[in-house]
Amino acid sequence: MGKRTKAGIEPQPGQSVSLRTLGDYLDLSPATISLVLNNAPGVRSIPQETRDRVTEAAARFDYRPSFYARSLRKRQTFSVGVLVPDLNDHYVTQVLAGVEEYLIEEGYFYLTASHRRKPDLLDEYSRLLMDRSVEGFILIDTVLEHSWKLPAVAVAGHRTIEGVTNVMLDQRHSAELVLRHLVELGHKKIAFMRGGSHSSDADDRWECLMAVARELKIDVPEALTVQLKLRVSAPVLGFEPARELLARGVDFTAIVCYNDESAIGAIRALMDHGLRVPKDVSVVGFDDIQSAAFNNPSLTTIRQPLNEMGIVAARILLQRIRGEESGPDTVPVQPELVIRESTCPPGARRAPRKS
Amino acid sequence: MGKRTKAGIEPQPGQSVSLRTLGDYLDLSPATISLVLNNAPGVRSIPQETRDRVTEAAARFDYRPSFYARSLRKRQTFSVGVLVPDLNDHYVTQVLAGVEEYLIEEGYFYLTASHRRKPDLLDEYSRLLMDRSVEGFILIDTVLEHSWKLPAVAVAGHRTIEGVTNVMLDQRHSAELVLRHLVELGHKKIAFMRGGSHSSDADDRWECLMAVARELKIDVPEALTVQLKLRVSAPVLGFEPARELLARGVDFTAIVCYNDESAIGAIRALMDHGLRVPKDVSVVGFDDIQSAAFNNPSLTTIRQPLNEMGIVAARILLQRIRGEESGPDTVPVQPELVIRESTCPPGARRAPRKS
DNA sequence: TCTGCGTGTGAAAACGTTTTTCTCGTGCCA
DNA sequence: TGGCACGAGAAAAACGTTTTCACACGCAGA
Repeated sequence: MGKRTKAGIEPQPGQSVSLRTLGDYLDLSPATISLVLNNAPGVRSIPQETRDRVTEAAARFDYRPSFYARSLRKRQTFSVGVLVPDLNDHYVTQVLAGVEEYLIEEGYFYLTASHRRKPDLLDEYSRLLMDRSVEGFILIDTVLEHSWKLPAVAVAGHRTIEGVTNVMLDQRHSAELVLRHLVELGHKKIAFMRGGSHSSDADDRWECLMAVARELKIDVPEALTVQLKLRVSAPVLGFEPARELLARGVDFTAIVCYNDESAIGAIRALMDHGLRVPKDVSVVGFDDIQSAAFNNPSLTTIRQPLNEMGIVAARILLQRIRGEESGPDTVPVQPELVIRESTCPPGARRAPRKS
Repeated sequence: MGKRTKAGIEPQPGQSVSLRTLGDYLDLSPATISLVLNNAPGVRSIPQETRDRVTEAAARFDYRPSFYARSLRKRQTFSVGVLVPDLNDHYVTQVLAGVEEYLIEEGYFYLTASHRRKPDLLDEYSRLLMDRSVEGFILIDTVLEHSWKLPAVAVAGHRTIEGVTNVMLDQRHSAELVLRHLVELGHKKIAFMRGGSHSSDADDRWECLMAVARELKIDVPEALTVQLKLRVSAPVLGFEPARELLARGVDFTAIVCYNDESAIGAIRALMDHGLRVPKDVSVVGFDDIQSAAFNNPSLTTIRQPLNEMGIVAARILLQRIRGEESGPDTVPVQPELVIRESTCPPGARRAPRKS
């Protein structure tokens, strides 16, 4: 009955089914089938019966459009690139989990690359990802040098870069929460651990802490500050700096660490030195990573809503990709002070083992 | 001088440069350019001078081939799918880091999805990834129900599935290392924590531990075994089970935990109960996650070479994708006993606070 | 009867590659 | 002089979509 000779040919089980094979079977053109399956405008003029035949056949042969062919034609890939310093990092993976959650919901996937905080790797990977036509970038805890050709959203990027939206903790508020807590407990001699400049929000956090310290009339002598040097994400990060601090022999009753990892390392160093935490020294961290609650002692810390930050970053990125209005350049998220065992009022101290 | 009218047209700065625009500029066909740029066989017949013109122009206009067009034509995507239970998991991310390292080196990228140990999500995501034409799968700590249409490699999959290569710890050897260590220290009453059946190597590990216990004549009464229930990756995992064990009031001087996360939780429970670790109870874990070394006390554990396992998995997957011989169905990796603070000879015990 | 319009569909172009086949000289040899 | 190999490159087909345009048909209104 059909006009075409090959009407009714069933797609072979072996071959993948395309619009063409489907068309041969249904005696329709690929165009018509595409129209129906995508519910494109213009499908109105196709009678319901034909539509049913099409959808039924598509289901029967489990038709799956070729993503690559579609991307080529539509010039959209529904993929974004995610650049992270390292995957073995609680901070990164918690944000990443949020990013993933939102992206998959919206039909996007992401390609990940770890640049290990090396600018040349960052450049290289961002090029590789652009070659794969990602539509935008999410940068987690990554220091940016220059602006980006594609839409980009940074989570905890410390610098304002043209065209890069920044989702970051309200550092000022965090500093207030931490220092007020220590002051209320009665601490006067507070040591500080400053993050390495390769970490993206280290400087900003530092400035806010110092500003709030001034306001609260907390004295911060040079001898009570120490800077992180390692580029790793592990407790060692804070271990050595804490030892350095202890070696100076200057008294302190509390220490504000750069993050939870370094706080755990610092506690380790304090205990090795014969000091009790929190009895002799109170310790606070930042981030509230998972092991913060189960460290011994459990950590008082500033919680960053990391999962939510990932979701927010992904949402803003998709908005920018779609050309919608995406709001301001910096999106602050609010910290929360989580009080656990590692802080208490300053108590009796034993003398450090060595000066 | 050219035969074609449009010879010498420079690609506009705005538009993306393709083989066509390049061809218009050079007065050559796209085919020729493709030949030269890919060094395809058949390029021999093209004079060096032309080749130079082509490569020079490609460099000058920063020509970047469209990955999607190429994939469509070559039917290769240089992408693999990675399915994981959860990104907030040391085990997963360490393996993933190894996977990434090898893949990027080989020109591949990967798409990640977290199935949260739900079989329906696993199914859905694997379909989504196949729709994106991944060439194969890597499954980390994931329980498989059925075989796969594409090449797949599991890291720590506990079951042998047709066509899925399994990279896993030599559980038998691990069990020997752990139990010999405890026996040599003098422990007789050893408690055991068994992993939940949703975790991929739980059953296998359990059987090996029991087998070796029999060989070493270690008695394992029912009352000294407890099973994990939660599906999370956090110390809580081991906290409740340890409390359950303590509540039974049966004596033990050591406990073999399912992994490091649960060991950290168990230590917490033991300490809450007034017991000292390792003085009263020695604790061993599995995995050697990053916080194992910096826990207090630091953990004696079985190290899995997670990063290497990721690399091995990625290598085998690419071999299988390329159709090369990929070796046996199960690839064992050797464990290493890492002795730290959480184990010591059994000492004086205090009575538990409650029976 | 002519014009116009809605309906249902197909044809074709386009996305940017890769790869195979074709063409068109030209010089060489029998 | 015919044939052949070869050099240099063009042309075309293909990958699987999406989208625009064209066409044929029937019917209604002027």
